[in-house]
Amino acid sequence: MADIRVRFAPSPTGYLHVGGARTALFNWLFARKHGGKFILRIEDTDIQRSSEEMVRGILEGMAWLGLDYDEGPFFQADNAEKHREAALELLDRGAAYRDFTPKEERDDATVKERIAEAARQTATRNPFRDLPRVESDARAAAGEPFAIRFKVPEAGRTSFEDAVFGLQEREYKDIEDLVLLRSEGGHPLYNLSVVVDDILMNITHVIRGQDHLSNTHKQVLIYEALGKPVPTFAHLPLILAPNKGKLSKRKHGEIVSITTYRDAGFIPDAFLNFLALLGWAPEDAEFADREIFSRDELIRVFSLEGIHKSNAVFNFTEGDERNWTDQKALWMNAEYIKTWPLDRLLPLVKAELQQAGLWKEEFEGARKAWFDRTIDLVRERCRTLRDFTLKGRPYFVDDLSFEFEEATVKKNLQKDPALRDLLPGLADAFAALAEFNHETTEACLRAFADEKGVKAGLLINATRTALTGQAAGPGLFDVVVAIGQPRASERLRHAASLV
RNA sequence: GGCGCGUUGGUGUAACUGGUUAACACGCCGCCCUCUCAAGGCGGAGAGCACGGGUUCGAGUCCCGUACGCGCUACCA
Repeated sequence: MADIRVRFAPSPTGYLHVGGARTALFNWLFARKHGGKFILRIEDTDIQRSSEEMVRGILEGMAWLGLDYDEGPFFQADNAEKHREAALELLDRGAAYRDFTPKEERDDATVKERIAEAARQTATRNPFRDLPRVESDARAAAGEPFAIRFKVPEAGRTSFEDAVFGLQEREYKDIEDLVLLRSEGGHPLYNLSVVVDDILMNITHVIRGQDHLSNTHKQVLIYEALGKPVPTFAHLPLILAPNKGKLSKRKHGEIVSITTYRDAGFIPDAFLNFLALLGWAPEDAEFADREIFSRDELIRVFSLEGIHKSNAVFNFTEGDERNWTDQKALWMNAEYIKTWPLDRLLPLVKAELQQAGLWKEEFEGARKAWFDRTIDLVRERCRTLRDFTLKGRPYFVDDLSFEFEEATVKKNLQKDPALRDLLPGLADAFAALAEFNHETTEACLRAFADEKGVKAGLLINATRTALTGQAAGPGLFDVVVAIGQPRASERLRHAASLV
C-alpha cells in the first residue's frame, strides 16, 4: 500500500484518556508499519466545550507515549471556511437544502430523552426539503436565518466495507437529513467537518472508535455527494469500565487519564504494550503466546485484521490502593522494569530520582558502577518507577532521611531488647572488616550471632530494618553491600536507639 | 421507540477454511526456594464457549430466534 495517510482526531473536551490513546496508537502503528503519514488534528469545532488546556493535555499524553506525528497539529476550527464552502457547494448541487425552521435549543443533559420522545411520534419529513429553489433563495436573501441540511436520497441504501466490522449497510430511510451548517453564523458541524478535512488531508484510512460506526453512513453520503473517493474505514471496539459501562472521565476520573500513568511511574513502552493488547492480538501464530512486545515488534506485527469486534474491559477495582489500575498493566510495567536493558531503564530512573531530589551527579560519575548495581538490585521489586524513590530512598540518601515503618520497627527492632547491645556490636564488627562484600559481611554476621548465642535471623531482620527502615527487600547481604560500610555501621548504631 | 454492532473462565486474548480432555497471559490458591518481601520454578481451582432451536457423522466455529450489553439516532464531537 502506497501513500498511506491516517489521522488521530481527538476533540479537546477532555484529557487524553485510555480509549483515545489506543486509537492514536493504532493509527500510529498502522502508519509506521506501512511507511505512511500520521497526522494529528484537533477537532475543536465545539467551542463551548473545547479548551486550550485540554489540547495541551492531549499533546502531553502523546508526547509521553512517544506517538510522534508527521503533520499537525491542525485545528479543525481553522478550516471552518472550507467546510462552509463545501456545504454551499452541496446546496448548489441540490444535495442539500436550507431549513428555515427556527432553531430549537437542546441541552446536553436531556438529549437522549428527547430523542426517544421524538421517535415515538411519527417522523415527518422536513417541510423545507422540497422548497423550490427560488423561494429558498428569496427567503435567504431577505435575511431569514436557516440551517443547511443534507438531503438524504429517498430510496436505496449506503454501504461500505469496514476493515474491522465488515460490510455495513443502511437504508436511506433510516438516516435523517443531518444538519451541515448551523443557522447561527453558519457554523459547520462534525459530520461535515470530518469529511471535508479528511478529504483535504488526503486521508486514506480512517481508524477511530466504534461510536462512529453508525454515523459513517452519513459521511459516506457526503463523500459521494462531493464526488470524492471514500477512504477505508476501520472502527475500533470500545474500552469499557469494569461494570461494562462506558469509561468516562467524569465517573472514573484520574484512572482513565494518560498523564496519571506517567505520574504514577509507568514506562511509556509498557503502557503502550498493554494498550495494544486491548482489543487487538497479533494474527501471526508465532506470536500467539506472547504478551510482551517492544515498540518495533508492535509495528512489525500490527494489522487491522487482528482487531477485535467486541468491546474490551479496562479492569480495575476502585478503592484498592495497591491495585489501583488494571493489574495486567501493573504486571507489565513491573516486567519492563525487571527485564529492560539497564541502560534503557537508567534515564527513566534518573528522571525519577531528580524529581524526588535524590539525584547526585556522581551516580553517573565516580559512583556509576555502584549506582548501576544498586538499581539492578532494587528493580526486581519495583512495579513502577516511583518505587525507585519510595522503596529505594534509603540507598540514595547519606543521612537518615528515610522512613522507618512503625510496625516494622516494632517487629524487627523492638521485639528483643537484647538488640540494644547487639546492634552496636555488629556495627563495630562490620566497621572492622578489611573487605566489605557479600561473603565477608555474611560470615561476619553469622559469626557474631554464634558468638552472642542468638539466631542469625534475628540480626538479619533487625539489620534490614536498621539499614532501610523496611521489613522487605533484597537479600540482606546485598543490601548491606549496597548501603556500604560507613553507612551500615552508622545506621546500625542509630537503630540501637530505636530499640 | 428505530437502526446498527457485539457476546469464549473474574479480566485481556487464542483456537487453520466445523474434527482429540477449549490454549496462553494477568489475577487467585498451594508447594519449592528463603533472612524478609518480591521475582523465579512447579502444581491447582476457574469457561464447555450468553440462552434456545436448527444444519451436520461431528459446531465455540454455519443458520434462525431470544436475552443481555454497547453505540448511533443533537443546529455535540
